[in-house]
Amino acid sequence: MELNATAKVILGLLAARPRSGYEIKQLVDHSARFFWAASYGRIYPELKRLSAAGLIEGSAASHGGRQRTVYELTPAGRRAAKAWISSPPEVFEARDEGLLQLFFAGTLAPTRGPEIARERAAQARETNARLSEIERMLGDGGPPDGPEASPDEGSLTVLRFGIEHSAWIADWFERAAERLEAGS
Amino acid sequence: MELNATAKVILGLLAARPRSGYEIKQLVDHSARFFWAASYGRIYPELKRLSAAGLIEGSAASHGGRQRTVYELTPAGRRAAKAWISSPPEVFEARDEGLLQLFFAGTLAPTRGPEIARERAAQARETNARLSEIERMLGDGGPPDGPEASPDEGSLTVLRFGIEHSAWIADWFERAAERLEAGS
DNA sequence: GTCACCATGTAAAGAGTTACATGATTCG
DNA sequence: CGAATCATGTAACTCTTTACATGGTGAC
Repeated sequence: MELNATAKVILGLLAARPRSGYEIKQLVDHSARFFWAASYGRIYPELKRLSAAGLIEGSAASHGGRQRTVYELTPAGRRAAKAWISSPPEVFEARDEGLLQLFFAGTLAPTRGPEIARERAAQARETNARLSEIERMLGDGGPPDGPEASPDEGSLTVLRFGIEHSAWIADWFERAAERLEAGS
Repeated sequence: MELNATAKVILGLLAARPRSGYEIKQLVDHSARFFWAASYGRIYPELKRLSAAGLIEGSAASHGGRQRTVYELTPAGRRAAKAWISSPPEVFEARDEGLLQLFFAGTLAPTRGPEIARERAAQARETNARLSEIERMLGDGGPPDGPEASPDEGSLTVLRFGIEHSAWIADWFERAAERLEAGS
């Protein structure tokens, strides 16, 4: 079975422990958003598809009258997840409107260059603050709550990458803004 | 008129001078690929749509029996392009399968971590080499050919960003691979 | 009681890629 | 003459977002 983008993130998240579709969405939004995204419109249909394919299995976990289905990996699902993680990465896409604007600024609006660079720097500082906050929370008193346990080495590496990367980006664009202003 | 992703890159490229759909595709592939992509399946329909909306205008520029349509911005198109470039950037998307694998490596295949990091480092070195080559060509004897003229400040800034960024990425992941190996 | 959040899902529309189809030109 | 490249375009398909629809729970 061919795994699509959404399937990969679902299998990966379920490898740690069973989760609901809603929870998957929250996790992606709060932790992987800076390098991966997923929407409800894909998560729920994909959960059904993976379930039909026998890679995951859902069980009712309603809380009172509030319906809830928690999915977990089947043995086949775990095998598929391991196979995926061991395969060479294929997808790498970036769409950065700020860079595109900067790319064209010269011919269309030369004075806009420094502004775009400053906006990108500010954006990177925000990302940095958000990720640093997550790291801080992990540091003092361990993970905030629940059976999440302490994050593994891989997640920590990615988190640190996000932090150092955003700091570098903020720095670079701040300097670029100065250079562009001096040049004009 | 709402500009979609493909429309933005088309208007931006046509701002410098008139071009054909084929040429737009080549330019994106060779210069903006690391932060923006476009396919024929979107470029040609979008050229028609922009033409129908009066933002660009095509004229036959066949060379012998080989058909060719060259598009250029109309005044309305130039206004739309300027308006876009002056607006705050909205789109920022990244889909990085390698990072996703690294994120999950801890729970699924701990020994895979250093490998992924090394693959990412190698990938970044390749990007760096490709972009450095472009910079080198611009340096000696000016731009290689044609009426492209020397690149403006914006394009140069983006090119330098690509070069320094890929160097930083290569470095970071090389060190991450070492850390991950030492830790296990 | 109302607001924020938990929770699931579908429909519609658009974005985007890939593969295919077609044909001309240029260079070796 | 054959291969690479120039050049345009469509069809099928998948991916993805957005908006909508529905209803429960918990805190203030």
